[in-house]
Amino acid sequence: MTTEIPATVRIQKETILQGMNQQQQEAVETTEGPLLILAGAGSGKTSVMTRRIAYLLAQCSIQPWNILAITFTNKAAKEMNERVANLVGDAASDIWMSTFHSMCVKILRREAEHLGFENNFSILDPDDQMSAIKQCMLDLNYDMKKFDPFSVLWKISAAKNELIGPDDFKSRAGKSLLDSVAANVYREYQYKLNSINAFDFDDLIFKTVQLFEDQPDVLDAYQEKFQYIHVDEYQDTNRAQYKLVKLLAGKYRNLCVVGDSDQAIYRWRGADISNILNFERDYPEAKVILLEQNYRSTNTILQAANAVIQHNARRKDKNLWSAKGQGAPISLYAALDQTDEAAYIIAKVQEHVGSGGQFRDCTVLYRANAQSRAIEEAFLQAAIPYKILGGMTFYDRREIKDVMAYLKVTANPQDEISLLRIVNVPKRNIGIGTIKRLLDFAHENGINLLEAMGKAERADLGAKATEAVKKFHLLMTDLHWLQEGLSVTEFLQEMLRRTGYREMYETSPQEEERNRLENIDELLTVTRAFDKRRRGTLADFLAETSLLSDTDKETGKKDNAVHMMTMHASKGLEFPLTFVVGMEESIFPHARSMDSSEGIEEERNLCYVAITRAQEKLHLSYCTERTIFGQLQMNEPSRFLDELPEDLVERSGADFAVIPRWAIGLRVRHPQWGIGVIMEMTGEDDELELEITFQSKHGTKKVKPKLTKLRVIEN
DNA sequence: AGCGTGTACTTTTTT
DNA sequence: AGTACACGCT
Repeated sequence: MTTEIPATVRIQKETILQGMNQQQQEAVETTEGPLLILAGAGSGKTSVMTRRIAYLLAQCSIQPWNILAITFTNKAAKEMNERVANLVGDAASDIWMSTFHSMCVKILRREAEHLGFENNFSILDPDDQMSAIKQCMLDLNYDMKKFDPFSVLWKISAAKNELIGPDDFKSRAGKSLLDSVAANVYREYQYKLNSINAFDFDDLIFKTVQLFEDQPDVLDAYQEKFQYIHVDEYQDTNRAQYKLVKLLAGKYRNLCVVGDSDQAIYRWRGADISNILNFERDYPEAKVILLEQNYRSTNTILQAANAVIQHNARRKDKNLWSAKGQGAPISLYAALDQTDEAAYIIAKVQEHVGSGGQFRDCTVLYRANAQSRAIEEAFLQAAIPYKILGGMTFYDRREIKDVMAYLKVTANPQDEISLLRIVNVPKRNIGIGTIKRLLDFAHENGINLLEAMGKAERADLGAKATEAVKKFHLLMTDLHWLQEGLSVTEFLQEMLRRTGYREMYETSPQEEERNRLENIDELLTVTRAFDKRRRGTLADFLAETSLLSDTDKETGKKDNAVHMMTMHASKGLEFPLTFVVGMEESIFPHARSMDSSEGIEEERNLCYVAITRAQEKLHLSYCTERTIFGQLQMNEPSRFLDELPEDLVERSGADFAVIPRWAIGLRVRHPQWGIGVIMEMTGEDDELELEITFQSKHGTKKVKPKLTKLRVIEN
């Protein structure tokens, strides 16, 4: 990589603007002052962003290091960087392009000491956070059966996204008992994070904002650095991110935000749609550009998307259109159950592949990760290659987490959470009793756990325990010194050997255990790639991997497989053949968002996102019967299906227009009470009432078939 | 201390 | 249905 000052980039204006429509060109050429780009799905916003950056460099003589571009995922950042590099070459490497979180890590690494942290700080993943919360609740003597640690963590995270610190939280909360518990845990939790030199995801943003607010000179330096700021997916920014952007852009006010209120799907994570809706109020001099031409989908798909989203009230109106023609109708399949739904997908995928298509053209989208299982099983049976994004991923595997914990402790010896994870893996005869005593000892002496282990002989342990602890401490100290001269890969190899971690699996009698080695080898591939790319420190490697999102984690190789992911994970992506499954009330929209109109509107946004992923063909499906947690459920078809224009849709599958002929002695299935037999019939038509004797505990009940979804059981 | 069995519960979506 | 956790046994 060259370190020379890059030669001024010179590209013809025509080259940059080539092939762009009127609005896109305007967005590229509006370089000064605040700019709001309302970009409908598939309207080429990435292209606008990349060319705008190229334009700044090539036509306005802006230096690359004065440009900041924030994206939603690391993958998007990488892609954008490549596309800018294609236009302007080497200069692209000096532009900061990253997610909010990665950007904050970069800033915090430089400025850590201003906040009383060391720059080798750890980043807690959700698992680590949960352990930390539990430890805090234990320390504070809270009954975790009474106060759910998950809810407590949730509240703390929400507070951080709103820039509410422990003190504010305490004074604001207080209504419910859980709130006051959360307030105390919050304080304790922050204290713990401080003492182990760690940030959680939310802290990365929160603390950066605090840094800028408390240290005007630091803020000023970054304001000077980032004179031209771009923020993608602005509708999904939360209060903390909003504030961060506001601070950074406060001086030069060259802020370009891109977003689409219809694609706001992260309210539950603190995202506030007002950020985009009020942009013109925050920046009165702002220019607004609307991108409505879609380059992705057929008009059938866009008309469906437009029709659905019309039902939302809180939005900026726009209407997507495309030059692609009408295209194929949308297929809507009424499946009997999840197996039938999967069979439908398989049939359509095979049809597609049979006529010359590829598996990789097909993608299945669902509301919740748990829905993937039924489809996965069916794919396995039918020998359809598939790939699941998200859910349980590589980095969630136990062996990977263990190995990462070793790396974390090496990088940051104060990281007690990771230390506790691996202290007895592999077995070192250091049990819970010993750990407890060491923790007390550390606490009494104001030292961290690892230091306490170094002084184990003073901690009043048994002779055997002392020896085991000292031996472990020596191992970890050796590793700590070892890291200096080695690349991440070399260190990892050595670590696996010295700790006996590899050996533990190699010698395991269980095949399943030995298979875990493959995952560890896979991790070595990841470190090799990292070393080759940038030869950073252990802490850099850890930060990079922990900030990856599910879509980021997809391996570069173009697997020819059907992709499966949540609708959330699909944002920003596009697929020729798209299946959206589980279109049922309480699945989608999800039961937990059905009690508020905001909740429903956000679900509808999600529906809009899902529909607009499809390029050529969209298949929707729902199940009339579904088994959840081993319980049979019957859900009405999703309300979003009613919002689709009927002439765009081709229906197939089970026909429920036919009303079953009820009769005494007929066996039926009820959504809650299961299987029963009709004993008695009274009334007629809508007033018809059946007396049904159910199996076991439910006994005999009166049911109106008009109001309940009863199904006849064959044979 | 470690293993095995029994019981309860499922936390939408994620950086 | 599957899993995580708790308790009790060796």
